[in-house]
Amino acid sequence: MPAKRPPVPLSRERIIDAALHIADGQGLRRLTMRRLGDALQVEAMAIYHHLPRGKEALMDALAEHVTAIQVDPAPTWQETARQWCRAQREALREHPGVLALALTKPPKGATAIAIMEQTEQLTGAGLSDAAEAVRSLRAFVFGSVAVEVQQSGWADPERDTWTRRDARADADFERGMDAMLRGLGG
Amino acid sequence: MPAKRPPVPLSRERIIDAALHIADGQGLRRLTMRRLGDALQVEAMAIYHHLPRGKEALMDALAEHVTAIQVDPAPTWQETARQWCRAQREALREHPGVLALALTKPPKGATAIAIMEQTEQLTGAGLSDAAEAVRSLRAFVFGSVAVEVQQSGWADPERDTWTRRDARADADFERGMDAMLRGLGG
DNA sequence: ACCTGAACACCGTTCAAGT
DNA sequence: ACCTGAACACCGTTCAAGT
Repeated sequence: MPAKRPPVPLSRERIIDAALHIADGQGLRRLTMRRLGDALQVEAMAIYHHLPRGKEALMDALAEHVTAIQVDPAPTWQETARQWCRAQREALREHPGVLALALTKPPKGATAIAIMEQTEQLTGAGLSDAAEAVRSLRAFVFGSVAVEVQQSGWADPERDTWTRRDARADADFERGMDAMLRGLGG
Repeated sequence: MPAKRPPVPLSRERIIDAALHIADGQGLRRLTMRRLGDALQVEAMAIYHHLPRGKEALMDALAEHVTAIQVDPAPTWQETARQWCRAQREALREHPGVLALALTKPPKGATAIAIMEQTEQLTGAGLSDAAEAVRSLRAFVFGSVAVEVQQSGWADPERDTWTRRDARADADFERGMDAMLRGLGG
């Protein structure tokens, strides 16, 4: 018969994964330290050992998780930008529960670093005002995902199907992205 | 000597104004029913008489307040769209404390009505796919304001001044808006 | 009709204590 | 080093009661 396994030790990563699961499944308002402790089979107070600033640190970490996006440089700055936009959109769509944090928390830590790296990437690829381009790309992706997710929670008068709305969002995104890249070409 | 004036009666409007003041001044997390009651010189429980669904209803009302934007129709659909974008941006910038709600709550009530009216306005002005245009305009404004407000809370390595960042945001917005309107022209 | 007081279940966080 | 238990101040909400 199986011996009682020693419990997997708590870690920052496990905490964040569990928190994302709760936020995405039940909403950010139901993500509490106590519920998070339950999900991890631990008393809530144990979390403070790994996230000393408590819930504030947790919220920051969740925002960073969906927002510190890096991609490999592609042959052209346009293609690099495209890859980044798609990756950032995917990350946000996968975790709608923390979208509010991702869109409003000021960039810190890994996110701030990712932004700087992306700016250098685009500058290196020959784009003149890369800082402005990064701001525009971020605004485009954030806005697109915001209205897409908003709409998915809407009592739709036209009763769109799930797959149809999904396909339309994809097409809108690709088209908007290409238009924006043309605009940035300057 | 002045007689003790009878207290101004509570109302939905006064509650929302006070709530916006707290959220903008101290952040959404510090907006509690009890603090809101204090600001209104009333016990927290009195609020439930005017907002029966309690805090949930309050949050909905705050999102609606900055998001149910209507403008008068202008000679061209482009000019109508421009007016709407500017008005929506102003409303969001004035109340950064509820931006997270505005960007993530699904449109309901007055907001849903405003969206429908705007769609009809643009359709009436000759735009073929007005529903898609409205989605694009909303995405553009939401994204722009999100990164602008995010940046204003950032420890900026280049130490931009307040007025300079403001001017740049205005210019970015106008330029992006015009590019988008050209793109929607079909 | 409008507001209060007391009560309840829940929350974030601290700190001393356990192993 | 890592986790627990008890405690504290605060929170949202209900309900009976006051005027």
